[in-house]
Parts: sequence; C-alpha cells; structure tokens
Amino acid sequence: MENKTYHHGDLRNELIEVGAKLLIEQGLEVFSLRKVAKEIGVSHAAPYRHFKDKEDLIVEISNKGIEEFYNALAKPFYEYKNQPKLQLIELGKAYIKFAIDNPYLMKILFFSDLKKKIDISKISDINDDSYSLLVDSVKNCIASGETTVKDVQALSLLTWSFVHGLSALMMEEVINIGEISDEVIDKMVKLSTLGYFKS
Amino acid sequence: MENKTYHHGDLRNELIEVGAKLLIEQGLEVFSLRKVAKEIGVSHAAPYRHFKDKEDLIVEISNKGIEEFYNALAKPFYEYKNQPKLQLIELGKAYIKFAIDNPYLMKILFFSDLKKKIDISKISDINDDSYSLLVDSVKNCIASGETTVKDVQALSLLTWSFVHGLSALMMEEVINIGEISDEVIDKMVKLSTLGYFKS
DNA sequence: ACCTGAACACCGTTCAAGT
DNA sequence: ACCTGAACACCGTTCAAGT
Repeated sequence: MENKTYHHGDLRNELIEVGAKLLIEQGLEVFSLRKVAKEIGVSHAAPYRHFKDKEDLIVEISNKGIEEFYNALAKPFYEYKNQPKLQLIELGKAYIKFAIDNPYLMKILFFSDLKKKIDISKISDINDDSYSLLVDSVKNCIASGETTVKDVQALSLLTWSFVHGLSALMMEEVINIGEISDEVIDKMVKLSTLGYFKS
Repeated sequence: MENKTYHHGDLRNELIEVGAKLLIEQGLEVFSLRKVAKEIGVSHAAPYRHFKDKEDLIVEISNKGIEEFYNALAKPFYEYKNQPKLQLIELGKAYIKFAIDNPYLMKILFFSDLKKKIDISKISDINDDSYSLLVDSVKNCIASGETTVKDVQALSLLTWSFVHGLSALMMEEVINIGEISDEVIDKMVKLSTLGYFKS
C-alpha cells in the first residue's frame, strides 16, 4: 500500500520468510505463490525471478524446517548423552512434541506428495543427521547392555515408526489432541521401549 | 439410490466410480472435478447436481475406501480368531500391506487436511469398526495371559502407532519400499509385539 | 538486473437457460 | 428433473516490455 518502491536484493529472503509464515500457519493446501507476492506487495510474477516454481520455494522453506526439527532433537540428545535409556525416551518425546507444535510443517516434511519431487540430495544431509541421532542413541542403549534386542537397524526403525505413527495419529486428530497430555506422551514413549529393556 | 436415465443413466455413481479411479491412481493433489466430468463426457457443472462440492465427492469415495480397509483387516481377524498373538501380528501385517498397495487411498483416509472437514459421523461407524478389531485382538491377547502389559488402551494405541508409522515411512519413501519385503514386514511386526509377550 | 502487466491454461463454484 | 454454457474469482506459469 505505502510501498511502491522498487524492491531490491532482499525479495528472495522475504519470499522465504513470508512464505514460511503462510505455509506454517495455513497449510500446504491453501498456499499460493500469488498470495505470498501480494502480502509482500510485489507482482505475482516477481517470485519467478528467484525461484524456478512454487515447489522450489517450498523446498527452500522445508530446508529451514528440517533444521528446526534437527535442533529440537539435538537438544535432548546432548542433554541426556550419558543416560542412554533416558536419552532415547526424551528423543521420542521431543519428536512427538515437535509434531504437535508444528503440524503443518511436519506434514510438508513427511506427509506431502511434494517430497518426492524435492531434490533429496539437498536435504538428505540434515535429514540423515536427524536419523543418526536416533541410531546413535539406540547404539548407546545396546552398547550399555540395557536392551534385550541387539539389532540396531531394527530397533531404530521400530522406535522411529512408533513416534512417527503416534505423531501422525495425533496430528490427524484421529486421537483427540486434547487428551494427549505430557504425561500420556511420557507414558506411551516409555511403554514403547519397555519391552526391549531389562528392568 | 434410484436413478432415472436421462443422459448417462447413472451420473452420480459414475462420478464416484471414475472419481475413485482418478483419485486412487493419481492422488489428491492433482484430482479435479473438471477432469472427472470430462472423462465421463459431461459438462463441468454437472457434478454439482449430485454433490455439494468437490469434497463431498471425495467423502463418498473415502467411504468406499474405508470399507475396503475394514475388509482387509477383517480377513486375518477372523482367520486367526483362535490364536490371539498370531491374530494381532497378522492384523498389523495386513494394515501395512494395505497401505503399501493403496498409498493414495491411505493418504486420503489418514494423511490429508480434508479429513477435518469430512463429516466424521458418516464414517465413524466403520472407522470405529476397524479400530475395534485391533482392540478386540489386544483384549484377546491380554485375556489369554500372553502379555506382560495389561493396559488395553495403551497397548492398542502402541500397536496402532507402530504400524501406522511404519506404513507412513514406507509410503513417503523415507524408507525404500524396494527393501521392504514380506519378510521384513513380518520381522518388524513381530518385533513390535515381542517385548510385551511372554516367550 | 529486477520487476510489471498482459496473457494463457487450468481450477471450483454459481446460475440463468435449455432439454 | 437433469444438464449446459457463460461467468466469476482464483490459481501457476510465461514473456515481452518497462525501470
């Protein structure tokens, strides 16, 4: 409105920032490039100077989201470094809490068809990093002799599937989020590992 | 639903049938009412005689999908009625296999934002039925004294989360489906219950 | 070099009008 | 009663033209 100025230089970053806001607040289904351009006060064709297409912008936004996700997992990972079992449990809780707090972001990262078209090489590093936190934690548990199962890969996938599935069920409101207190999450995550740990 | 033949005889059902085909083959993201109409050879406004809007058609298609899903679970449920532990394992395997075989349908049922707008009351009966198969199976396991955990709800949610999460990871190709043989599925599902069963 | 405006091909949805 | 065609408001994307 007041802004009829020539936008220099920073449009690319502003597209990412405003785009992320809209995407995370409103979800993928109603996300449009034209809305982002309008919100910034630029013509609807302007984004094409900086991004090949709509998906290219979404990939860029996703990259930032993956970093946030990694950070959310890294915190408990380092905090409970010396208590393998607790570390694995806290990792699971952090995963689920991140999903609850960032449902639209989580959907873009894990539940959208877009992902197939995303250039995996771009995001695989940090993605692998997130996964490696889990694998490391499982290794620690096995190494410290706390588990009954010794298969790192199988136990990692098992844990991942569980937190991923519980996150999905909660996000989709198949399970009423209102009922999902911190205590319930704590209980479920502990129960999910219980079978494989010596008591 | 009785139908007078004017143009095609039964446009309503043809919309559901052709719509389901397109939806399940190509996915939600590229699904359009206009394409369905064109494929049938009817004007793009014609569907609005039979459905309030696009989502209304999708809900109808979803209902059919939920029935198929229920049937896929009911088969092992009744087949292994007298072997509680095996019943639960086969139920999990059937869940995962259905997801792999019907990824787009599964996404519509469980992973789309649409679901929130879907009139849950319409689908909750059969949905509850599917869930009750799982709960029944867990109850059987507990009743026959095979498990170390006695909390029906917690154990049901645990099992559901695991198969749901593994399905999601496979569908999203976070895990390479090529590597997911029947043996791997069998192994994972068994491992997921192993901790809670006396050996 | 960066941005605009018109243009094109697609959408969902509504509605007066045709059969 | 069922369907059509025009119309409207939105999309993504391209491109010649403006600054």
